[in-house]
Amino acid sequence: MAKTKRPPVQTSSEPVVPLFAQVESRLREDILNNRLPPGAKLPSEAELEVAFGVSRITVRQALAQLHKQGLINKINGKGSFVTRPSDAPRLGPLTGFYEHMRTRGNSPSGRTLSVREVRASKEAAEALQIEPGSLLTQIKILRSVNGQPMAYGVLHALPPIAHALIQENLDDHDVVSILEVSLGYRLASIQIEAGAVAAGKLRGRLLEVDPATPLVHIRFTPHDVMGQPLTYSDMYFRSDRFTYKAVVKR
Amino acid sequence: MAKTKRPPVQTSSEPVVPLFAQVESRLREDILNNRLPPGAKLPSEAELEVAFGVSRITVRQALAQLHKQGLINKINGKGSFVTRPSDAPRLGPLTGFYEHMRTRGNSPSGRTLSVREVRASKEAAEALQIEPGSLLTQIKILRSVNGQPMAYGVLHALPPIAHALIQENLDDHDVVSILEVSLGYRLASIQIEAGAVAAGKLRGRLLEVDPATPLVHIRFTPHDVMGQPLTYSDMYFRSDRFTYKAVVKR
DNA sequence: CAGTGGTCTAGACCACTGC
DNA sequence: CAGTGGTCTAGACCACTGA
Repeated sequence: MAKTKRPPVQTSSEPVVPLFAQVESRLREDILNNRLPPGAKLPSEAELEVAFGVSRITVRQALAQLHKQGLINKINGKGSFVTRPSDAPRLGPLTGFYEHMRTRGNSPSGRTLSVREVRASKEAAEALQIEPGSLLTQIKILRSVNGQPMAYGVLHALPPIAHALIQENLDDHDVVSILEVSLGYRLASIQIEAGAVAAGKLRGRLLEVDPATPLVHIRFTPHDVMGQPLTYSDMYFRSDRFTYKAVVKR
Repeated sequence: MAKTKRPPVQTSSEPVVPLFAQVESRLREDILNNRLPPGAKLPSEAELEVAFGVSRITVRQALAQLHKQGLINKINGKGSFVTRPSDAPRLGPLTGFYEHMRTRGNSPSGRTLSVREVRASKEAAEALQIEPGSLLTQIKILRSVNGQPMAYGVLHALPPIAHALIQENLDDHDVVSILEVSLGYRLASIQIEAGAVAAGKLRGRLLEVDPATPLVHIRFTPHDVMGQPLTYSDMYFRSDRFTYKAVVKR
């Protein structure tokens, strides 16, 4: 006996949620709430075993899920630790513009050009999974490196997220870093879409290039571990100085 | 007893290869060899258990690895099946150019412009993890849709791979599809690098656009499940008709 | 040395598929 | 109904970490 019974975690009537999924989501909550802050050591598998009243294999299955999502990493002989966003597996070699530049010994900077409330366009609404016409905050930014303008971007996000981003010094950090490090979001994936356009008058003036210069146009939509899209950005890069790199996995 | 002994799969002295990894790689071999062709049903977990002389949990761990690599998929109540490359999880929404176009009701076509042997450039050598100056086969291709030229590409690969690609009708299929479907490679990831360039004379003439037209330049390096790079391609797309989409995951 | 995660076993009940 | 994968248990030995 002991295995025909089933009341250890299952409070009472919850339908068919596997035990490991329950353990997983309780741990995930603790992590996302910062009750288990980045870098913190999780209880050992043996402790979790008794805490949740499940077997070790079940604990390990839950931990494996969290590991796959990049929320924790496991070190043999030491324990499991909440991932610091900065040492999470990279979302492709270039997630953040600033990070990319800094590793090359450059000094990136940014300038917020404008912030205003707009109605969601069809594209933005689709990307953010909201109704077209919903209220969004639009932020226009110019990114420079060593004093030379490099990229021009238009970001759309729900007002609370956008305002949180602005609070966190959007001029000195890239969006992805702020979302992860400062706002505590856990990014699972980023949808990208790449094209090429001529700079045109506006972008040409801002980026100090001829209007005919080709620019890389990249649309970014980062999604968190729950599959929720967070922001929608159109970035235009001077392609003479910049290539976007990423790794597409199965 | 029965667990203190350790001679079931371990032939004799192999150092510390976990059992599940041995099961995994033997199954992977069978799949990659086409001894277990796409769509084939794997032996049931119970059968594998006795075949390899290991416990079910070990079998499942091996299968989980293969599943994660996209080599098999498991259907409850039916069994585990070798993935048909076409129903493997997509490598991003747009892996293949042709596939992309066909789903839009267009009829893509291609024309091989030239094939020759060249010495590996620094970039190609790095991407393909070989020595610079090694012999590579270079293939230039023009891709059209509905009779309109859309993309121009230069592919580099080791001669055996390149010649296999040519044999398989490079004009009517994209590289990724041929690698997976016809040549049986299992792709795990694709490195991409996106930029923008002016078409220039040569590409402008081939793509029937003005030399000043911006083109999307995308470098593709597909890698198989063993981490081996297979080809290195520079593709130039007419950006008025095309955007490259992908999902970057952790 | 103790603590931790990594691997493994033997055996069990369940839900789903298809006859 | 039998066959299959999904989940779970209790208990075990190992390799690695760090005191």
